[in-house]
Amino acid sequence: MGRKTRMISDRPTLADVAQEAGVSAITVSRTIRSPEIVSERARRKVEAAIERLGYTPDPAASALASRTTSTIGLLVPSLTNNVFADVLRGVYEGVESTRFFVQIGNYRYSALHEEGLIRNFLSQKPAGLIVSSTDQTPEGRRLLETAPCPVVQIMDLRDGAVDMSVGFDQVAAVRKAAQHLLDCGYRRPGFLSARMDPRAQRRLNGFRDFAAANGVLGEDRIITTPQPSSVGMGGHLLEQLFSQAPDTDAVLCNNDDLAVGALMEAKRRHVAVPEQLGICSYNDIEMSRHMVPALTAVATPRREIGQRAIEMLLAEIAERGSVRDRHLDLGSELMIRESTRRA
Amino acid sequence: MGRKTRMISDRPTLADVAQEAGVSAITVSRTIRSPEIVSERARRKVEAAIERLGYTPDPAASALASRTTSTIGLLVPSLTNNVFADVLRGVYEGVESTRFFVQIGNYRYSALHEEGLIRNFLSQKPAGLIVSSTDQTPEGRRLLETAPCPVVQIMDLRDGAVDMSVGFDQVAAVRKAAQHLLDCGYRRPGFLSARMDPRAQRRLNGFRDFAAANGVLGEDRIITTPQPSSVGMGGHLLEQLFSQAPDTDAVLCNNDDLAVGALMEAKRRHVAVPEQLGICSYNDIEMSRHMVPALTAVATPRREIGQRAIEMLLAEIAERGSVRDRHLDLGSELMIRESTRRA
DNA sequence: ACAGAAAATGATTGCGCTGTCATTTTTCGT
DNA sequence: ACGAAAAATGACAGCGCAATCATTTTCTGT
Repeated sequence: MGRKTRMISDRPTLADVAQEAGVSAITVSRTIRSPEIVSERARRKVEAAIERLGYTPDPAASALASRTTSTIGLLVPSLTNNVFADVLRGVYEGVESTRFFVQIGNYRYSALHEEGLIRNFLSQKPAGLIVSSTDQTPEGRRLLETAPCPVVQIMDLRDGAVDMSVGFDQVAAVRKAAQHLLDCGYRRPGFLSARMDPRAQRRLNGFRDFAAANGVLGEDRIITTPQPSSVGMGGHLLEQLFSQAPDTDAVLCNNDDLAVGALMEAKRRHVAVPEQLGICSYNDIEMSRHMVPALTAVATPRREIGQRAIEMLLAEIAERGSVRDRHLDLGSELMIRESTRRA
Repeated sequence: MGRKTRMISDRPTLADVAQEAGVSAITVSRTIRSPEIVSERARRKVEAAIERLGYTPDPAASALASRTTSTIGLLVPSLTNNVFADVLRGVYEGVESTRFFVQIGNYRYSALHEEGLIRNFLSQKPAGLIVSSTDQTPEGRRLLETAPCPVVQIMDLRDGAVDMSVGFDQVAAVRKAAQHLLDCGYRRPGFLSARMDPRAQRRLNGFRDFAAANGVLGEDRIITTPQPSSVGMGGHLLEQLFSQAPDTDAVLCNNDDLAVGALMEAKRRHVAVPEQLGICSYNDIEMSRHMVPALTAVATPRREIGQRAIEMLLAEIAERGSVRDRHLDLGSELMIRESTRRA
């Protein structure tokens, strides 16, 4: 329905502002998007008109006309997992005070769901995309490869990244933790892991290889479950570990929830930590260092990953191909605390 | 630039599908949006054409033409806070298998930032909006009141909700917890709170009123900080509490992070819980019940809030005015565990 | 003061879709 | 088998903005 007369309730448009300011619509558009190419005089008139009318641009119209948006898509496998909460914080800090805003997609550890989200996000013509793994479906990967916007893959660092990547060597991090247990004199280390997504699986494999190479591998000390990770699950897994391998003297947990749960279960069983059981955690979220005893952990650079990812993305959006180092290894750091410190 | 010949790389449009299927564009549009009003024959042709061309609708064009989107905005004050992670989960479960998708905005406990996000979200013509408080700025509130879409305010339950609301009585919940401490025989209860956003402030006030009414109020046992809540902060606050009121015999923590931190600090100080110090937590996230000793807590219905909020919103989007009970009180439940159970 | 370059501004058109209303086809009762 | 009602389909225009290219204004050096 073509409506010549504008109803009062309608939001003002560019044209309204233009008329109010006595300039053309395109000048208003330019005043908003690149004020530096508009004369001082026009800019002031337009800004005043925008103020008077309470004008807000319509992102849909802008997206349609320009074929792009100010949206940055961020795909994470979980919102409950504190690991990604930290990544998010890093990302948010980086978009702050830019014209971009972040849209989060939660694919709940389902690659298929992730593929759907990639398709959905791309249909919205985002300015850029951050994805939390390198484990896309083949079709998901193809979509990323042919995406018309820059893409950053975070967390892992693996061959054949689609465009850019920021992360650290997860296997090296696990190895570092396992080595530490050996250094502390533990000889029968176990491994606890939940969820068993591809990344968890790779870490487990890293542990297996390391343990085997050092002659301390015991398959009955490796306890996993496909269920989600939680503090309660950490307790259950430790329980299972002790029932099938009572001689276990240390345990490497695939994340902090499990480690805290294991610590509590040890306490309930009156198993002394670190004397009878060493506990080493992975990620090192805030709570771990405040446990009693404080948990030794491999700290992963989650927040920095978020920061660097958004940094690279924004640079690449500003000018395609401008980012030199397209693959950043941020490393990991072993935080030695009481839970493995035995006399 | 009008381009008559379509470049290969371009995404197919409705018109392309229409031509491929031998129908008009509007029929394709209808096949996608309301297949029931299209004939079996046409629908099949269109679906085949969509499949062949790999067509994906352009949401920007759709938004522009129809003046609405399938986006549901969800404003939360924090993504780190597990409380909102649970709410999110409830919401996500509800939009699953609908045509809607959730866009999250994080205003980091800043009402001003929240106002900006409300404005930004509204400019995108969302189908509905969920906001996590009743503490908007006056302008933020005005925006919500005049929003052209349904709005649900969650968590709190207060007079003068803008449109719909789901939550529980936070003050009643605090009172329940405080009453429990008295019932257990604790007579000098303290209160620990961080962040001190308006909601935390109201809970503190609730505690004050209750304690005063029961003759157990001690202002020096109320320890707060404007800094964010964390496990470490729980330890610090307890430390401060003991230094300025050593006779404190119980502590009500404004959330689980603080409670866990307080528990650990008590352990470090060799203060026996629950004998010398009772600890009661607020919210009851998963980890609390697995601590040693397990933490007594007022469980808040976070996930259910998310579920009910999205339920109401979707019903209201489907048909304005169709929701009967526009203000739901989901209550709270005291979970009594070891941290307050003394002989 | 003037030509030429640079800066500022504007007219036009189309992005891809859906609302509206008109037209065609099908269905149904008698 | 016929007309009326209902169902299905289509033509057209416009949503609000930005890309393009043309035009006007301002600035520069001599």
